[in-house]
Amino acid sequence: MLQATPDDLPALRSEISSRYQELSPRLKQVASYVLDNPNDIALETLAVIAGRCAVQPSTIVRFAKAFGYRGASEMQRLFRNEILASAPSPSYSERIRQFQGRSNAVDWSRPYNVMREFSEANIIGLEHLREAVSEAELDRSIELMQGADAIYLAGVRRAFPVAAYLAYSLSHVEKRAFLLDGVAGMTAEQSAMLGPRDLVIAVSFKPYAKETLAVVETASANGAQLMVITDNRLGPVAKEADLCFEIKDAEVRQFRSLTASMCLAQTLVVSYAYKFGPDRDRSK
Amino acid sequence: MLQATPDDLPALRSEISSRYQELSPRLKQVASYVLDNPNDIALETLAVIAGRCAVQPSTIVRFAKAFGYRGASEMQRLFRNEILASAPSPSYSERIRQFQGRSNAVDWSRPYNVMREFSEANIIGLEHLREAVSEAELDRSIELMQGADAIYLAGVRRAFPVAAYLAYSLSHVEKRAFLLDGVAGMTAEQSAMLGPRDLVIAVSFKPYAKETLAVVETASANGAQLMVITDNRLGPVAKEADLCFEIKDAEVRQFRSLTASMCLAQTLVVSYAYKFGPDRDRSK
DNA sequence: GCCAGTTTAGAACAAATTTTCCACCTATTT
DNA sequence: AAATAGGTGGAAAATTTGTTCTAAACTGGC
Repeated sequence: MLQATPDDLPALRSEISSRYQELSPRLKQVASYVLDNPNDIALETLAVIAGRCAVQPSTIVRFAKAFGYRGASEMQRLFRNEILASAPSPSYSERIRQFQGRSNAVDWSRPYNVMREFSEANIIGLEHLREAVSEAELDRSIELMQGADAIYLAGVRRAFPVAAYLAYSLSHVEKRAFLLDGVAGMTAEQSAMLGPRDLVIAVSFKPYAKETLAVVETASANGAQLMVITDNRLGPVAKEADLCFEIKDAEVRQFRSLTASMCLAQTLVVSYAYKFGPDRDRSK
Repeated sequence: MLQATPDDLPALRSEISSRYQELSPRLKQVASYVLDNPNDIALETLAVIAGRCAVQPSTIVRFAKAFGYRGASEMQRLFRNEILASAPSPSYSERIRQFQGRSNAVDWSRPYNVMREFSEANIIGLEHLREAVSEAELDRSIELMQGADAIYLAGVRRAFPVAAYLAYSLSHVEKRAFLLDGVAGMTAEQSAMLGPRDLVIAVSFKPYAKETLAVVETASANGAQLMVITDNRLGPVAKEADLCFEIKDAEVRQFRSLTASMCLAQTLVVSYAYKFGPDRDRSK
């Protein structure tokens, strides 16, 4: 046994993950329970844990030994220490004093706080999405998609993930979809072939990229249908659009997010798939 | 004994406080230790607790009995339950299941309903994200990013938008970032040049794409640092990872979303930018 | 300074939990 | 098809842990 036995919980977790494949079926069972329910391991007795993952107590011991411990108890100590370390157990008097309102000055040097802020902002953004997008617009968008021979996706920089997601998932519901990705500088050639039976979905946010703008103009000149996902109805890309979704994505201190746009994209694909897709419960 | 024996921790706390004065010296000693170190009571053995407050084990038992319990173990159960209740978060799967129950009654032929469902599911997913990602993992991820000469992003199919977003936005905070995009089938050549001073961030969800798996294996073989964003710690890509984020993205009727992963990506970039980026002069 | 009532320390005991062991099963190999 | 190796379930053994008990110490009143 070359590997030193893990002596803290993160180490054990990664050790379990990396050796998971080579474990026996019962040990795999224990492994995933251990990773998912650390608190149970810390607090409950072996018999209880064993019951919860439908295994004999001896199997837990075997599991612990497989990772180099002398017994299950020694492994449990790791989980207990983790709890002791994570909750600094403030004294009772302190705990009472803790009823102070949470300060709104968040310390951004702690990544965890950044994540809390973003998830919060994104939640608000998603709630807003429901009000900002009308049922009529959505219905129309599905019609447009359905009526098109093929759908071309345009979006660069920040908007690129949305366009890429649309291209990928539309293909997966068996809609002909092509990402105008600009590889080898072919965008002009690709968009020159757009016709009235094609739909272009352009995704563009401020500052509006000239590449996307060029596609929009070509599409419009050629009489192709044009759907736009943007952050401002009055922006340059929205002007020629047959249908325009105005999405105000979450923004925290100048960092704009994409969750609302992605959610809309998902909605478009799934709604299309449900109405016109090949079969209604297959997508990856 | 008129007073009913407290059956939750807050009740016990106030009971201890109010009867503190009438307790014997040794029991006072125990009382204050119990109030100040709830975690110890929950996790440690009676002998250890006794040692910590310089008392005999039997005294702890007498203390428990003084408050109406049948023994010290019964009192410990209160403290253990408190821990289980405060840090559960196994409820995600249950919430999702509840949500799906509601969701099945919805008429999916109306796109507007689809959007409502997705935004709702994504909100639940974002709430879960906060519980599922630990501060230590985030801190470590920023370290890894900071320590790398360059960051390479791997992710195809559904995971591609996340990888693309990371590549784009990392470049914008002036971190050398390259998307292993497989254009012209160069992925093998590109990843062969990875070295120990490089960081690979691989994004991969079930069913794990072999392209990403190949990058992961090459990176691992070459000694490059490896950070993984995936949906299962026990999946194939997580095995070799130096750091693994396990993200359970929202899923509605088999359509999986990306919002939580995107939110994490955003967090990584912004946290990095705040700590090490080009303009660190933001207030707060 | 001595006595009744309480409280306490420590050991003895009892219960519980963990660990070991062995027979049986399953899959793989020859 | 038989043999072997590894994995598994279950029960017995060993250990740890919780509880009880008793003698001793302490307290306050006389």
